[in-house]
Amino acid sequence: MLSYTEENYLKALLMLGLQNEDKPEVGTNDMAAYLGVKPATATDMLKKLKEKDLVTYQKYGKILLTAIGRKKGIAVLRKHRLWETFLYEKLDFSWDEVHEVAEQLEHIQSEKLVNKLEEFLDFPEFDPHGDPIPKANGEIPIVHRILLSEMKENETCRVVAVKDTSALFLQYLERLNVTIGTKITVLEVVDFDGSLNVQIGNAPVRSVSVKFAESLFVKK
Amino acid sequence: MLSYTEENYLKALLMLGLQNEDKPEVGTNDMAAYLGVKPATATDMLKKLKEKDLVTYQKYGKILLTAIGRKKGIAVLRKHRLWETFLYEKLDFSWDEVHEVAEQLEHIQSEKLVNKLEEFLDFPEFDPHGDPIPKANGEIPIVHRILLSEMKENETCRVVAVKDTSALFLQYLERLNVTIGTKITVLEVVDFDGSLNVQIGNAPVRSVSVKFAESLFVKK
DNA sequence: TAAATTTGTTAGGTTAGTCTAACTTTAGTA
DNA sequence: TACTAAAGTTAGACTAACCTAACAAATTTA
Repeated sequence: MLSYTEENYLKALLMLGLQNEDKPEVGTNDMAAYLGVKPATATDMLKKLKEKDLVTYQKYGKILLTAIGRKKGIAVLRKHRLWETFLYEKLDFSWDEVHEVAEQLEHIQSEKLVNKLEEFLDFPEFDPHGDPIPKANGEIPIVHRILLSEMKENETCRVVAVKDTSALFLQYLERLNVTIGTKITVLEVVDFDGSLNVQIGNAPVRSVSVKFAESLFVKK
Repeated sequence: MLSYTEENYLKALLMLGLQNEDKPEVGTNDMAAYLGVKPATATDMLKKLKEKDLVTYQKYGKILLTAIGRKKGIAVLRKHRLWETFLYEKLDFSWDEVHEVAEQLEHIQSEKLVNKLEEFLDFPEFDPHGDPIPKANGEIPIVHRILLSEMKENETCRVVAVKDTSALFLQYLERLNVTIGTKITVLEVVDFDGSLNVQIGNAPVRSVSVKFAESLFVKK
């Protein structure tokens, strides 16, 4: 059985690994930063995880999850996203409130609970932020998606997920009436600063920053 | 903010205190036994809780929750019972499965979560075992109830709660088709061993042991 | 390629929560 | 009331997860 903390390290490694899909290797500092601990602490834990065959790594090298480690990490991520969905759909939590509570709920140990929860939610495919929910068998549905910033002029897309899940960004999206599924048309890409003139739904045309465009996942 | 462990100690003190309603004082050993730790460990924690003004006690004396300690304990109990209700009602858990998972869920920190959960469950008054769910303000509905063993011959009652919540007992009840609300008529009290001849619902008359009768709460 | 910077590790220390073994106090009983 | 048993405490030790400060390796850059 893994401790609360060990689970967090595995999830962190999984998440960081998923971010650069080509190479899922992760560095000590990144991991420490992600978890809000000091690098020295991360090193300690790494040794422990290696001992338990959950990661492979050697001194001064990169970290990689083993098959078992990955599976455990995915299980935590699955719970996290299912709970987020529950909070959003059933308990009326807002977009930006779900994460914090799900961080706690993801560590509840009960196979039955997570599977029943999934059933109760009617086997959702995506969490409230548009991220895919891993299946019970550990499969993570692959979602074909690009950043809004990668769109060309005069292309239209739909929002499928948020990359930045900070409350600040999510609240901003809410103000702009952007949710998962919202239609966005890119009318102009401004060379000067990379900002985009876009039409969001039926609202008047407006400009959004590069930072904004790099924080939203869309699908053509 | 209280730790997971501190919360458990407060809940234990509350529960043990509620058991002898006249005197809610608790001893170190009882508390330790309840929590599955050694008395020495309990003593250590007690000092800490006293330091934080959550309990009053002095060396070799009895332990009593302060108003604050009681309030915190009740908050944990409230969460526990609401989660049990959720698992039972929404996720199809059985009587004897809810406790273990609720032991974990009761420590999730989020005011909003517990209140929304309560609303989602439509403000239940009792948990699946028939125990009252504390209100958000800390009030615990007082339930007028007696043990089945206290009934006289030819009296009829309804089951309102179980005293013993062990899986063994709950599964036995299930086999006898006893749930909250089941009608029981005491036909005879056998002097020899205190066993009762009872009619449970419409089933044929049968005998139940003292131990059984002392494990069920009923209401005339 | 050598120096400087970044990245990662080691050593030693802290805190919370647990334990065992030995001891002290209180309560029950002869 | 004195003794014994039960209840409770203390001292000292352990583990997990964290820290800081000092050091070592790897990478970047001049």
